[in-house]
Amino acid sequence: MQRSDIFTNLAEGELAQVNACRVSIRYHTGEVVFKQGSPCHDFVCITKGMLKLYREDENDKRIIIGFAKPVDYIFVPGAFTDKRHHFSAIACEETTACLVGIDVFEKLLRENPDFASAFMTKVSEQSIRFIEQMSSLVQKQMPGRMADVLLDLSKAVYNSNPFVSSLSRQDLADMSGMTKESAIRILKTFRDDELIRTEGDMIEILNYPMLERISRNG
Amino acid sequence: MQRSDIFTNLAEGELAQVNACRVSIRYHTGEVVFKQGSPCHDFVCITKGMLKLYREDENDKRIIIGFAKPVDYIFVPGAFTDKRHHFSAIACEETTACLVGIDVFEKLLRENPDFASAFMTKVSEQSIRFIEQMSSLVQKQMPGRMADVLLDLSKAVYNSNPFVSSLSRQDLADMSGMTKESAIRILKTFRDDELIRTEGDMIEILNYPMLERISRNG
DNA sequence: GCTAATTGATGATATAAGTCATTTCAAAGC
DNA sequence: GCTTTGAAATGACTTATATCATCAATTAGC
Repeated sequence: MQRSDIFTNLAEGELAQVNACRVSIRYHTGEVVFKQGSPCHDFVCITKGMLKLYREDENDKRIIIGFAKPVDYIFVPGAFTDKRHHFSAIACEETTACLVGIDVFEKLLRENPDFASAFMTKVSEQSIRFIEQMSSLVQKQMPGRMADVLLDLSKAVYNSNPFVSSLSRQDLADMSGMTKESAIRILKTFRDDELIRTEGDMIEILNYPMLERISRNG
Repeated sequence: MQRSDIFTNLAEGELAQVNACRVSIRYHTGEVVFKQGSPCHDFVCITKGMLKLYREDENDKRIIIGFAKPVDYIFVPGAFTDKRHHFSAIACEETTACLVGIDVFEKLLRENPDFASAFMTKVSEQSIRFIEQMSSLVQKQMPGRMADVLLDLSKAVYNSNPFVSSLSRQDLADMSGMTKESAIRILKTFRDDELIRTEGDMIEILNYPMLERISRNG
């Protein structure tokens, strides 16, 4: 069984505690793992597949704030504050997740400084990602935002090029803060300019340097 | 001397450790406390005045991601990752800040679980704020975004209404992701509709419910 | 006290991006 | 097999927002 690298900091006994109470659950594509606003009881760790993390407002507009894949656990900030979820998680592939009660998790954080320290690092990395995403979404216009999304998918999410993605155009739009139609149009200009190639669910970045230039120029 | 409430979790001896190494520095309005990209050596705690936290991109476009005031300490996510600052901090009033080396701070986090736990709560709250700010900036149009900014200033930053703010129209624009001209125009419509009143550096919210409706409707 | 520099305010215009309508295409159901 | 459904693609049109230019009002410098 795969496990997130922060668990390497746990002693045998501590790991046993986690294993004793953890629950492994399988989700089908499209199934909701937790919903924004609902009470949070568990930490979620992905062992197979992928989750889409998103926030939605009153008008059903969505923004995708990230993904969780093996072997990420999802940092649930509500667990340390109001015990509510502040974003939703939905399976975008066949996914297996491992749930650990937040009380058990918090106990380990208190008892094992190495574990806590590794956790702080993960949380910090996510904070940095949030800041960078916010900066991209607010300061750049559509081509720059889409370039950021494609580069992020290739470099950070799928770690490959080309990559096969189950994400729809709507998802790409929700990641880059634009409408589905605009996302399609931008992708077409990228295709026409031979920056990318698409074939079904596959996307290949043909011209990294140019995409990065578009990202920089906004 | 004021201190952040997370320090109430420290024992006498631990507080003494902090006091032994901490440095108190005064900044004039407009002075830079730290700069995005620079190495981070210290945790910063504000004892007087206010800091503006912002991120800038290659094109000198700014986005204000928050403020730090007494008695906040600034969560510096780079401290736990690449030891670099990922945003800049600038004094927007006469400000006194207290610097504590990150090694001392991290030692306390490891040794005192209550302190670490309080810290995690603060970090989580900031993460939630980031998500909410991102959602506002991406999903709402100008009136909704400006409403969010004004409500946030009144409720979370200055904790008063009316409030006197040293922020320029450009700052309000940088908070709400629009140009200075647009910010001025939106404020004018709010004034014309008697939602707010402005007089010099003072802003008063006259119609909370309506502003909140504008915020909700985007 | 006067000049220079900055900030706020406003109008005219340009452009980025959203909305709406339509079509194509592929997958799912009967 | 055909029909239905949903996603992708595309064009026409509208609207939100940025840009540019100008001017007033305030603040800073000499």
